[in-house]
Amino acid sequence: MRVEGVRGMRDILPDETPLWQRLEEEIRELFSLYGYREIRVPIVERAELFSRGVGEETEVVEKQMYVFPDRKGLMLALRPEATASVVRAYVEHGLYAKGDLAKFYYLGPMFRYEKPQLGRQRQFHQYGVEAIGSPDPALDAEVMDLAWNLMERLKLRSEGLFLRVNSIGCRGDRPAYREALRGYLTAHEGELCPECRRRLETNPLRILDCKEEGCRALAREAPRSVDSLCPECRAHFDAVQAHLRELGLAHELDPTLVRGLDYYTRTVFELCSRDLGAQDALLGGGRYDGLVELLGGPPTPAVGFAGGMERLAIVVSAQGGGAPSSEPELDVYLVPIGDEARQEGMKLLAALRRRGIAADTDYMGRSLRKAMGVAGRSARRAAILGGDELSRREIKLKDLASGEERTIPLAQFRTDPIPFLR
RNA sequence: GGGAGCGUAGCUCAGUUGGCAGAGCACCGCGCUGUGGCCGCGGUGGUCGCGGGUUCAAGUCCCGUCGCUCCUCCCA
Repeated sequence: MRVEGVRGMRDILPDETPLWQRLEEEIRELFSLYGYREIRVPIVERAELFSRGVGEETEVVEKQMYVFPDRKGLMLALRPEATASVVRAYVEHGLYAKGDLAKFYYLGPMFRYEKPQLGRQRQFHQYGVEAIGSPDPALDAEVMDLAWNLMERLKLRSEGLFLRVNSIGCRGDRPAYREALRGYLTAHEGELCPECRRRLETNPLRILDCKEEGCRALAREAPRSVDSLCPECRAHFDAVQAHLRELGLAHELDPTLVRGLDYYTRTVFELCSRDLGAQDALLGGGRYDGLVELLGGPPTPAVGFAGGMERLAIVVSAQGGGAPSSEPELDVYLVPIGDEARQEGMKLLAALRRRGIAADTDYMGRSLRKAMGVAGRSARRAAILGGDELSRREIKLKDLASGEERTIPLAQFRTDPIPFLR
């Protein structure tokens, strides 16, 4: 009976993991350079963390979240994103008590029940940062600089990338904007889909990114959030843009940019690639000045972003950055001839590995000829150990690139192999 | 959520009007019994995604289903 994998859950096979490891390394290194420290939060949380934090009315919570009861009936969820968890941890451990800006980064799997396609799986992986504790517009700009810097570090062509920025205002601006929007949309209520007619009461902002054609047409003509910012939010947004210009970060203002998660306030942004298909967002983020308080902490402003690993991997390999290296990964491939040599060889292998030498041998009963073939593909050197060598307590080392061979004392190779491998 | 295309060997793919299941690569063997890459010859490998139906006969036609891909949408 053959059991298949679950739809939307992909295996990342060894041919692909070197690319992932490289991306993860670059991400960790760069985030450290900006003062972020890694936080690891659980994959499973109480479902209410997301319905409250991310928003009951969001598509992510409403339609895409994996929710299930545990054995005692507690409603749990596989995390669809990490910001709510990081903020939960921040509040739960009283990290605000340090009175300092807290900078976290994370890396890990997220889960959303969606229709899978290129760059969109049901289990996917995100990297992201959260800077919690400061309202400074310079911090918004720093976070965007970090995002852009990551792309530079991965040598992505800047022509293929673009940064979209918008401000959706603060909670104080929301009522005025919501009413402006509701007023406009109510006047055109007949053109809305049934779902959106309901949203008109509960959350008219969501109508802006409804997928129904009629709603989209209305959304294009609707009042814009940037036009109803309070003086403070206006000033904040102006300052963010000034900092972006100062940093030389090319960006475009997009008044229709609305993030899909309810916790965002003020600055929102997306870094997109022209090399992806319909899913062109490489990463997205913004401010969430109300979330800490919403989840039971003191009023605390914050900003961050999250990016998709799968999409990053697609774009990097599309630009040749993921070329699978055909470089041999082993230092030595042992080719023993005969049972006695094989026994001796196993001791040698164990010793080499304890000296930090990457070494392997054949376990498939291959002929000498075949074993040499495997050696040629996988290692820089073959170590041939047969009766002749064994009787003289020697071993033959063959450089598989040049074909050059030399015979050396076995004991010496075992205790100090490195000089022979240069 | 809506729409389209595609599922044949480990991989990439042929398969005509319904008539014996194919190629290249990979793998194994031999040429070459202690030396890889090149070459030649031979071989292993298939629930034709799965389940029904039509038919003397289905990889091929029909229905369903699962999966992948793309568009739309959503977002990372």
